[in-house]
Amino acid sequence: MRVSSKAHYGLRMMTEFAKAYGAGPLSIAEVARIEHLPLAYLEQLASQLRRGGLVESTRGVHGGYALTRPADQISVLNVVTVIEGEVSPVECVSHGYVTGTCQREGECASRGLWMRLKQSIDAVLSQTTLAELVADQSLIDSMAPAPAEASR
Amino acid sequence: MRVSSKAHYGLRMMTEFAKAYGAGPLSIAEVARIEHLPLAYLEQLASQLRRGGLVESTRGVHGGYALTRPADQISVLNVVTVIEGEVSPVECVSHGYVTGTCQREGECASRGLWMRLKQSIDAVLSQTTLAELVADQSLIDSMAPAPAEASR
DNA sequence: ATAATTCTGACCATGACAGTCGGGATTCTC
DNA sequence: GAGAATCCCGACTGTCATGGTCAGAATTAT
Repeated sequence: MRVSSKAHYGLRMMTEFAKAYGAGPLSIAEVARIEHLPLAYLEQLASQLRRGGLVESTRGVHGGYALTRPADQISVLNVVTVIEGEVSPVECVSHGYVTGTCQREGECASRGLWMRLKQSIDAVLSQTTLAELVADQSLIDSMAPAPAEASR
Repeated sequence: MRVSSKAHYGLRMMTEFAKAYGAGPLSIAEVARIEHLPLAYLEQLASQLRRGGLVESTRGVHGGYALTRPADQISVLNVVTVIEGEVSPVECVSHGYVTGTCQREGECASRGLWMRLKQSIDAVLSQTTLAELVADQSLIDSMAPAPAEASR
């Protein structure tokens, strides 16, 4: 029951795009520098995010990526779904599940449990938007500008 | 974000033990027959469940496994944890996490999110007990004893 | 032209997952 | 005591996802 670091990286990248929203595209080279993540890997993730419709790209010298819509309209669930696929604890509760694929379907007592679990996860992830993550970050930054002298 | 079928198998095995609770040990051969799961694989899982303290074993001819406590005192979270380890979307919110391991800790805005997610998952899984799963199953069975002639 | 960028596909190493196998230890039954 | 049923354990294996790297092509600003 864990989120891949792939998705985690993707989310970090998206928060950088969110911070830069409105100020032109942000290159993944910048993201890699700020977040200390491998550039070549981010390239792949950025492509996925673009194909998923969350960002749009500009090529060439001052190119980069930018969110396709404001940060408060992109949830963490959106990001995770694009990168990891649908959140689903077991196959039989996922969206594209074909009824009858699992022959134990009729007598399966745990399916209700898994559906509750999925709903619960979806709820948490869809309630949080990139805008909130950015806001939280700013708050943290303003509270502790210099970690070594916290009580200043 | 998914539960391994390993954990799923483990849970199915545990519900069988729950059904047999109080009537002597149940062999994994029986479990394999009832649930249509590979016997050799179940052996491994059963060992893990025993080491995790959820079941106790009896060797020899009429041996098998039995829950160490009543089914209403074993949650799904107990089972999943024993088999998959602690439920934790990212390392930095797990129980044994050593403060400072993640150098981005201070400035990490998403940690709060992951903690909420973990709590949400834990809540769902710990609220459901094996006893409830068994009860749900009985309900299902009583409603549809013969699928081909449902209205009898 | 050249430098900065995105875009794409191929490649790779590692580990988890799902499962098998062989054989040993224990205990009941006859 | 022999045999059968059962748990116990470690080793092995094939497949797949993860977490990357790399080389080069396409595009665009300067």
